[in-house]
Amino acid sequence: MASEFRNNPVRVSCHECPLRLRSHFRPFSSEELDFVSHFKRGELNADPGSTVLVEGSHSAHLYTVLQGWGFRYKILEDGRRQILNYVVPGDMVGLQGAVMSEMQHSVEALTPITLCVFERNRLFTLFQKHAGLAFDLTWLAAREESILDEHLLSIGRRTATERAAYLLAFLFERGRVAGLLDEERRHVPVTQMHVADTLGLSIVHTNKTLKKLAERGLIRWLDRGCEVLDPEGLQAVANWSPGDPKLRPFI
Amino acid sequence: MASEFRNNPVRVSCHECPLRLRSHFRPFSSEELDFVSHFKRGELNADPGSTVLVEGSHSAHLYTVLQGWGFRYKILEDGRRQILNYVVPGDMVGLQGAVMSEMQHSVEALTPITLCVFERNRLFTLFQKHAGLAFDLTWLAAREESILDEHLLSIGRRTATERAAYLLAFLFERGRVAGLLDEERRHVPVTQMHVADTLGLSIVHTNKTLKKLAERGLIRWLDRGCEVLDPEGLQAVANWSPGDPKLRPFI
DNA sequence: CGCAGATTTGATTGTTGTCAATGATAGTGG
DNA sequence: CCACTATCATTGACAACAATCAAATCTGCG
Repeated sequence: MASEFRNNPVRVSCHECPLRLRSHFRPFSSEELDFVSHFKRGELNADPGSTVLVEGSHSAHLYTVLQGWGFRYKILEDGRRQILNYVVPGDMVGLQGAVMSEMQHSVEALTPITLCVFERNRLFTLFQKHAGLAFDLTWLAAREESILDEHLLSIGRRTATERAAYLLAFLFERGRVAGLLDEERRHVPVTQMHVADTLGLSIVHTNKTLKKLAERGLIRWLDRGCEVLDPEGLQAVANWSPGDPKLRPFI
Repeated sequence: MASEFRNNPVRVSCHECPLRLRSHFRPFSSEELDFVSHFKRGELNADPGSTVLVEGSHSAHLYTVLQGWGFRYKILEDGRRQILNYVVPGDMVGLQGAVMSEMQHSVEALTPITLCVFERNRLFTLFQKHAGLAFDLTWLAAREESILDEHLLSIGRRTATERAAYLLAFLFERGRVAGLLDEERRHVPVTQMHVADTLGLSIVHTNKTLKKLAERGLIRWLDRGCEVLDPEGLQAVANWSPGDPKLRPFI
């Protein structure tokens, strides 16, 4: 459950970042990579279940996910929890805290996760010196907004079955693009409690809803997660389709 | 229902923009105002009920709200509608369409509304020449994200009564800060249909829920809108409070 | 006046939550 | 290796909440 901060002198430079080779990221100039390398402060490793960022905190850092799954959430005083969105490699975390005063949500690791740690107070330099990277930040924020819009539509107006189908299709697609899924074992690492807290349903009703999807051959529920058997089928049930995968930035 | 585009030669320059005088906006430098004046293409006026921006469109423009109320929404194929958020003076609209390929949601006027129209293809110049304004754009996007997070928490995990109280407290606060509310007539210009489509409830159940709030003396329902009698009471019911009003940017 | 949109109300149906209990599995310490 | 525990998944019975159906009122407006 511990999390480890490595201000790692032998860490891989951003120039050799293995993630950057993936085809869906836009290529960076050498100057941009120099800056990002300098901007980077270290890496943070966290185990499943551990909290990476806490609501209300005034973090001096900003993060990019390098490896693994995580999720953002908020809780009410009496413990009711709402999962807001999931994070995968390439996603930025903590921009809210960096731009505004404090974090309005928490972040927890779903699998072992690695984050790049950036210096919050050098963010303005990024805006001054690298308009392209600044634009990328805005791009990422706009995309997060459009995902949240879809989640709102889902929770507000889709039925329980549609919601569940949407969520699993969505997670499958995110995992697929981020390269987190084996081709044979298309395993999305969430428990039914995570699904329930994302969809705004009770755990019992979530279980019954997922069972229906499994009976229709769309998914199979595994130990601590879900194997997606028929992504297109899920999309059809939810009446949702992922946008065409554009080239995306990765800071 | 018509909307009117004025490429108005006699329009007020951004230097004399009456909105900018309001105390919650950060002061702009003269260079910034020069740029924004140049960036601005004209003004758009729309009547209540008219659609300002359509989901799926590929707009060449970007907007800032100058006057009035509006809202963003998405609809499913069978007509189910989800209102995502409301816009008030100072809010930016259409950034998604500008940064990504096309609009993922629509925008409709709630009252007579006036928007500043900006040139989308000059957005990158803004990033290159005015880091401060670029930072402001990111700030606005991050703030929108944090509002959507709270909406998600609300729809997903609050009860119908809490949701309604949250929404009205939220709208009251936004209207108050934006200077849209008279001190005597604290009138939020939404119908119960808007409330229902924001909260993810049916119109009938919304009506019954609002009636309870009215019976508790928290609100009074008027012709086409809601008078907020006790904002703190609503906040207490919802277990929500607005963050301290920071100085915000306005482009 | 007559119309359209908005609000209100009661009756009924259906979905979802809560309660309670049972398995299943993995990890822990003896 | 085996009880012991904790977490996760599953199931049935029942209660609560919210949707749907249907109808009536009310309002502003042409």
